[in-house]
Order: sequence, then structure tokens, then C-alpha cells
Amino acid sequence: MDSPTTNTQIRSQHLSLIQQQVVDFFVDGVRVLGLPRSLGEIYGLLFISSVPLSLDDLVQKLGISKGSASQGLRTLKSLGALREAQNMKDRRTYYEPAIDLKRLVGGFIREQIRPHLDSGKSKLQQLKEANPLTTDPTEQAFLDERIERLESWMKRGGQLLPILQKILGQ
Amino acid sequence: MDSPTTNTQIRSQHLSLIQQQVVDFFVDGVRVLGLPRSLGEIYGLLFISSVPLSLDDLVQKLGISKGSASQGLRTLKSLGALREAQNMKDRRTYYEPAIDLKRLVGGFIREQIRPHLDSGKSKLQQLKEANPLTTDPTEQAFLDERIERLESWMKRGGQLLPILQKILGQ
DNA sequence: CCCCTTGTTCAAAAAAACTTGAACAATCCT
DNA sequence: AGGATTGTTCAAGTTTTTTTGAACAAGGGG
Repeated sequence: MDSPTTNTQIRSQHLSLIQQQVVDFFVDGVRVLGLPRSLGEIYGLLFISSVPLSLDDLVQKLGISKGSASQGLRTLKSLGALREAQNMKDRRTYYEPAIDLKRLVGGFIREQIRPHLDSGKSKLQQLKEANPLTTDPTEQAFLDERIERLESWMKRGGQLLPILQKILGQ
Repeated sequence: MDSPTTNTQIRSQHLSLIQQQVVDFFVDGVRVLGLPRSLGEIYGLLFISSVPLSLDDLVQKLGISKGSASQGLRTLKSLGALREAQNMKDRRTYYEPAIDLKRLVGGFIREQIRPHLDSGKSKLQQLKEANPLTTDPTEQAFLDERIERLESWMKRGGQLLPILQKILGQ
């Protein structure tokens, strides 16, 4: 609910201007999607790094806590937004961003949208079952009409997702 | 970032079961869209009311404050999600929900998505201008490639919106 | 005019969301 | 095994967002 000009204060001295700008860009981006800023910071920095980064790299360069970095990485993993790069020298895990839109959009839909759509559908189902039949006929007709409209909205939402993926996925 | 099973406690004794369920449904719905719950409550109650409601009706039935109702109505107006019904008897304003998806989706895109897309595009522009040319050639090529990718994402986002509206609008 | 009703504003309170950091687990290395 | 390194967990702290409510504007109507 805040404006897109809301600003982003810098929490780290360790980033170049370009890195800082890209991180900001993604911080805004994830905010639109309703995800916490740390996800945007992490993904943004990975996105603009030519080499994979470890958890510690993220902590140091972004100035965030280990806890945040760990949880952020976990969420990004679950969204399919990262790859683990194979660790050569040391036993740390290094991360690279997934950069194909299809994968990113797919993960977001799977993790963030589908569950809500599904829970919506089940609520709607309950709602239909609870619809009482006790009001007067005009009111009843009104309720039925509105509930039907909700169903049609949900159905359309369901149809939309595959189309979305198709359009955005290459 | 919370699960779809997060629950919604009832703040009002004045709603029928079906009304309560529809309100809940929309509370969840607006949450997905990143809007405050009061918007969902207000829109939900209007949606399932066969007669237009006034600000005071909303305050009483939903058990929310006048301030919340007033601001919620304002935001819903700006989203094109309401109509003001013409007040016959008294001088209150009565509200009805806009129920065609095209209008709702259009308003949401106009008010919530476009501004972010635009601000993203301008950030990206700045970013291109700031791109330093001071790093080594390999790194430079990498940065250019990534920035180009961001541009292509934004472009695709821009193309998507009209398609979305087309699909959802009837 | 003055009062009463309706609605808006915005600072402060409350709630929700996110981040931190210290304790803990897991695993590697000698 | 013991110590060191890497990563996870989660209660408590912080920040952000939302809601409240009291003061205020607007506009009848008597």
C-alpha cells in the first residue's frame, strides 16, 4: 500500500554503485510480489554477481544477519530462484540465481499463488454448502447469483495461470 | 509470506454466517494482492449485500472504526471497485460493489501495478546510465548482459498487462 | 445563524511482518 | 574424539503497516 518511491536505505558499504542499484531494483520488485526485502537483496546481489556467492558473502556484502540470509536462501530455493553451484575449494555452498523467467514465474505461481487459489476454492465450496435456504426467495436468488459469480472468478483465475506461464516462459 | 490457512478472527456479531464467510473470502483475497484487510472486509460485505450500504452500515456491521471505513472506501473508489448509489431518502452516501472483473482488474493494474512497473523502468534507466565502464571487459560484458535481461523482463511485463486485462475482462 | 448529521484527517496505538543473534545441530578435518 | 567451520532455528527485538478515535470540515435544515 505504499508508493513506489518509498526509499530503500543503504545498509552496506560493501557494494558498488551498480550492485546497490540492482539490489534496490529487486527490493522494489519483491515488495510488489509481497515478499520480504531480504529476498530482494539476496536475489539482486546474486543476479549481478558474475561469481556464485556463499551465505557469508551475502551476510558481509549486504550487511544482513546470518539468520536472514539463511531463511532468505531457503525461500528463494523453494521458489526455484537459485541454483547451488558446485563448491570446489571449500565446503561452503555457493549460490547462483536462476535467471530464466519461466522458472521464476513457475516457482512463484506454485508457491505463492496456487495455494491461495486452492484455499479460495475450498472456502467457496464450504460457502456453497453453508448457503442456508432460509432467506426469502429474492434474497436467495441474489445470494446464489453472487456465489456463482465468485465461482466464475475462481475458475477464470485457474485458467489464467497456465496462460501466464506460457506467455512469460519464453 | 504467511500461509493461506492463517486465520481471520471474527470482529463482529452482526453478520450472518454467509456474510461472514464471504467477508473472510475477500479478506484472504485482498491479502494476496497486498491490500489491507479492511478493504477485503468492506468489499466483501458490499459484495454479498443486496442493498447498497452506507459508511455507518459498514462501521456497525463489520465492527471497524469510522476512520478505517472512510479510508477503505476511498481506496476502493480509486480502484474503481465501487459505485455510489444515488441516495434517495437521507443524505448519506450508499455504496455498491463494482462486480465486473474487467473493471476490477483494470483498476488494480492501473493503481497498483503500473506505478511499480514505471518506477522499475526508470530505475533501470538510471542504472544503465550509471553503468561505469570501469571494470574489466569480461565483467563488463557480464553486467551488460544482465542489464539487458532486466530490460527484457520489464518489456515483457509491460506487454503482459493488456493481455491480462483481455483475458480477465469477459 | 446554530446545531446536527455525515464524512475526513492524522497522530498515536495496535497489530503484523521481518530481522536479529545466540544457541544449537551437522559435518568435516586432524 | 576434539575443535573448527558452516548453516539452521526460533524467541525476542525492531520496523513497517494498519487501525483507531478524537478533532475537525462541510453542509444541510430548522
